[in-house]
Amino acid sequence: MALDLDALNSAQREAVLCTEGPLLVLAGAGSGKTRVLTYRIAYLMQEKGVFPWNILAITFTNKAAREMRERLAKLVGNEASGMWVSTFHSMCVRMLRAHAERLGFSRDFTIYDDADSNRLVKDICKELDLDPSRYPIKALRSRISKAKNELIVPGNYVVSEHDPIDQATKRVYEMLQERLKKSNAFDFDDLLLYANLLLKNNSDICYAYQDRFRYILVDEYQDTNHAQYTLCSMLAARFKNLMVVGDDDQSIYSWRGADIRNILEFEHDYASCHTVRLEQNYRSNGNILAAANAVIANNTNRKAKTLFTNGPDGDPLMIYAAQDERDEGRWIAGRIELFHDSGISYNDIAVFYRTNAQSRMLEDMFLRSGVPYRIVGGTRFFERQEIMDVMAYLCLCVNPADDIAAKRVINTPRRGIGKTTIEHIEALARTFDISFVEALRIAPAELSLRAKVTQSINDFLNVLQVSKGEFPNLRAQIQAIIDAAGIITAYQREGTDEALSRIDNIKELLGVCDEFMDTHATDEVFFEAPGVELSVQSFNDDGVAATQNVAGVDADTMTPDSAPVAVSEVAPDSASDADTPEIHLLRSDSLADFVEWVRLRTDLDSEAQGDAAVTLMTIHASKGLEYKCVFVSGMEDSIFPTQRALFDHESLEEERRLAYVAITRAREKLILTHAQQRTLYGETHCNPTSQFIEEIPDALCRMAGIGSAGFSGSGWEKRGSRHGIAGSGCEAGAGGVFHVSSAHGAAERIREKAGRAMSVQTNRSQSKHFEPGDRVSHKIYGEGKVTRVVGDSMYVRFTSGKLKKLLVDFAPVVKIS
DNA sequence: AGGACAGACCTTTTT
DNA sequence: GGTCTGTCCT
Repeated sequence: MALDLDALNSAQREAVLCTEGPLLVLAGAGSGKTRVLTYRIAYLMQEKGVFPWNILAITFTNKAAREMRERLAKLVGNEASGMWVSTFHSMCVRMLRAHAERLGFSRDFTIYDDADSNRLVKDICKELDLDPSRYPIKALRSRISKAKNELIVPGNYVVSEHDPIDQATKRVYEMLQERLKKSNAFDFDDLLLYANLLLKNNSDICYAYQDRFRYILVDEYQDTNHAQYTLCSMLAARFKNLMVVGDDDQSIYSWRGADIRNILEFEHDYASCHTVRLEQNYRSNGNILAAANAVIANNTNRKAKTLFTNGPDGDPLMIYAAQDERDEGRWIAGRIELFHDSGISYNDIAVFYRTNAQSRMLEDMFLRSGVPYRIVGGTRFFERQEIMDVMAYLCLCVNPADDIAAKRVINTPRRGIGKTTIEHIEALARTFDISFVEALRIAPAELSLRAKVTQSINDFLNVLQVSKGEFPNLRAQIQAIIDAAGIITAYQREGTDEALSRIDNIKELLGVCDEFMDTHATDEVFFEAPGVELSVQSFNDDGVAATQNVAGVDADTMTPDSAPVAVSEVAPDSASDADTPEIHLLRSDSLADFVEWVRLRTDLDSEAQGDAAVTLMTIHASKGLEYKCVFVSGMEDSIFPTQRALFDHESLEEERRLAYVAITRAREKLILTHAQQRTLYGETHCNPTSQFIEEIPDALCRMAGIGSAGFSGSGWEKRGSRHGIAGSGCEAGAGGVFHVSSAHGAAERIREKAGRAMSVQTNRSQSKHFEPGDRVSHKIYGEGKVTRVVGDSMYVRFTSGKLKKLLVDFAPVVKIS
C-alpha cells in the first residue's frame, strides 16, 4: 500500500517529511494532527525503512492510543505491530516491570489508584497523629503529588521554614514511599517518577531504551508535566528524533501539573528544532472558528496561531439567556428536540458544562422532556464501590503484600471482622514487620481470636487459595475469586435494587475481562521485535553499593543499590532465556496483567454506544472530541470562568483556553447559554454573562431570546418534583401552554411569585392520568390526541401526523380541554 | 460491629 | 442542595 501524501496539505506534509531531528508541531484544533502523526509513522516505516520497534508513540489516554493504533492499522496494516503505541503511564509500567528489581520492587508490583493512595496517606496521618483539620489530607497529597511530578524525592524535599504543613508533608511523603514499597506498589505519580529514576540511575538501561526508541512521537505535548518531559528528553537524548505535537491554546491541565512551558520552550530546549504550524481547520464552520479565534486572542502567553477554514461560515452562534438553571436545562432540551426534528441525530449533539454539579439539572430536565442522554464522566465505572471491591480482591490475589487492598475487603462482604480486630492485626503486622495478609495467618493463634472470627479469616484467606487453582481461562479464575469471596451471594441476600444493580456491574466487569482476553489474545505478542530484545543482566544480585547519584536526585532515598550491569542485544532465539528479563507484555490469561490493564484505564472507554443519545460532559472531558452540534451551558462569570479565576491572570487564561476547547468542538452549530440567576451549593446568585461571551464579536451571534417565566408555561416540568416552587414558571391558566411572556419587570416578578405558589396547587391537583381520546398538548410536537395507553407510556397522534410513544410521567405533555 | 445522624465538603481529574 | 465521611450510640 503506497502512502498518498497528496491527501495532506502542505503544512501537514512538511511535518510528515521532517523525520530527522527535533520537531515541534503546533496543531490547532481540528487541524488533523492525528493524521499527521499516523502518516509520519507510516512514512518512517515505508519510505525510510525504520523498523516499527524503533518507534515510540506516546499519548495521554488509552483511548487515544487505541485510536492511533487503529488508524495506523488502516494505513499500513499489521506492519506496525512491533511498535510501542502507549500512554506515558503504561510505557512506564512496561519499563518498571522489566527492571523492578533494580528499584527494589518485585515485578508483580501493583498499581495504586487514587483511592488507594488516599487511604494510605490517611492511615499514615492517623499514625503520625496529625490533626486532619490542620493538615488536610488533600493538601498533603497535592504537595506530594507535585513533588513527584517535579521528580523531588523525599530526601530532597525542601521544607520552607515557617510552613508546618510542609514539614508534615515531608514526613508523610517519606512514610508513604516506605509503605508503598513495602506493599510492592506504585501510585500513578510513582510510575513516572520511578521510570525517571530507573533511567537516570541506570545508564545501561537508559542507553538500551535510547537505542531502541530511535524515533519518538509525543501527542498532546502541552499537557506534559516535568516528569514526562524529562522522560522524553532522556529517551530522545541520543538520536534527538523527537517529534512533539500539541496546542498551547488547548492546555487545560496545569492544575494537574502540566507545564505549559514544555511546549512554549521546546524551541529553546532544542536549538536545532524545526517548527510546523497546522492552522487549517477541517472541523468547524467559519463563524465558530472566528469566535474561537476572537476569544483565544485575548490570551497573552501563547504561540500566535490563527486558524482558518475553507469551509462555509455556517449559522451564527446562538446565545440564550435563561432565567435560571432550570429554565436553561428546559430550553436546551427543547432546542435539542427541534434539532432532532430537523433530522439531527441525538448522537451528533453534546452539552458541556464547567463542573459536574451542573449536570444534575440538565439531566433532570432531559428526563422530563424525554431527551435521551448519556453522561460521560461522573462516577466512573471503576470507581464504583463494588468494582473497587472486586478489584481489591484481584489485586490481593496477585500481590498479597497489598495491605490497602487487604484492609479494604477483609470485611467485605460482612464477615464480622470489625475495626478493633483489624487494628489488632495491623499492630501484629507492624510488630513482626510482615504484611497484613501474613499477619492474618498468625492472628488466630497470636491474638487468641474467637472461633467465629478465626473462621472468617480462614474464609478470607481461602479466596487467595482459590485464586491459585487451575482454570480454563482468566474469566473463570476471576469468577472463582468473586464466588469464593461471596460478594455476589451477599448482594443477592440483600436483594435491594441497588444491590442487584451492583451485581450487574460486577457482571459488566466480567465483560471487561472478556474484552481484555479478546484484545490481548494475539496482537501484543508481536510487540517485541526479534533481534533488538532489550535485555539486562545483573552481574551482582547482592547489589554492590554502587549507588549513582545522577542529576541531583538522591538515589539513596528511593532507589536502592544499583549494581553494575551489562546490556546485551540478544538474538531472537535466545530471547526467552529464563534469566533474561523481557519487556513486559500483557498476556490474555494473566490475572496480574488484567489488573494492571484495568488500573491504567479510567473508564469503560469501550462503552457500548447503544441507542442514539445526547452526550453530557464537562468541557475537560470533551477535549479531542467533536460534535455537529454543541451546547455550552453555564456561561456566567464565576461559573465559567470559575470564581477562583476571576482575579488571577494565569488561571483566567487557562479558563479561556477551556472556552477555546469548548468552542472548537462544534462543527456546525454552537449554542451558548447562561442563566441570570443560578443556585449552587444551596445559594442563589445572579452572575453576569461570561466575559468569554462578551469576547465574541456580536456579528457572529444571534440572541435566541431571553428566558422568561412564560416559556415554561404548562407546569409539566414540575410534576413529581420536590422543587416545584423553585421553578421559574408562572402558571397555566394564563392561556396557551407555550405562551411567551413579556420582559421581566418588577411588577411581573411579583405576579410571578404569586403564580408560583399557585402553580404548586395546580400541579398537585392536576391529574397525571391520560385516556385514549384525550386531547393533549406537547411542548415540542404541539397538539394531539391520545390513541392508546399502555402502563406508564402512551401513544399520541399529533396534528402533524406523527405518532409518538411518550412516557406519561416524563413527557412534556399536558391535557387540554 | 454496624447502623443512624450530624458535619464538612464542594472546579476541572487524560493515568 | 446533595453527598460522603466520621463519630456516636446501641
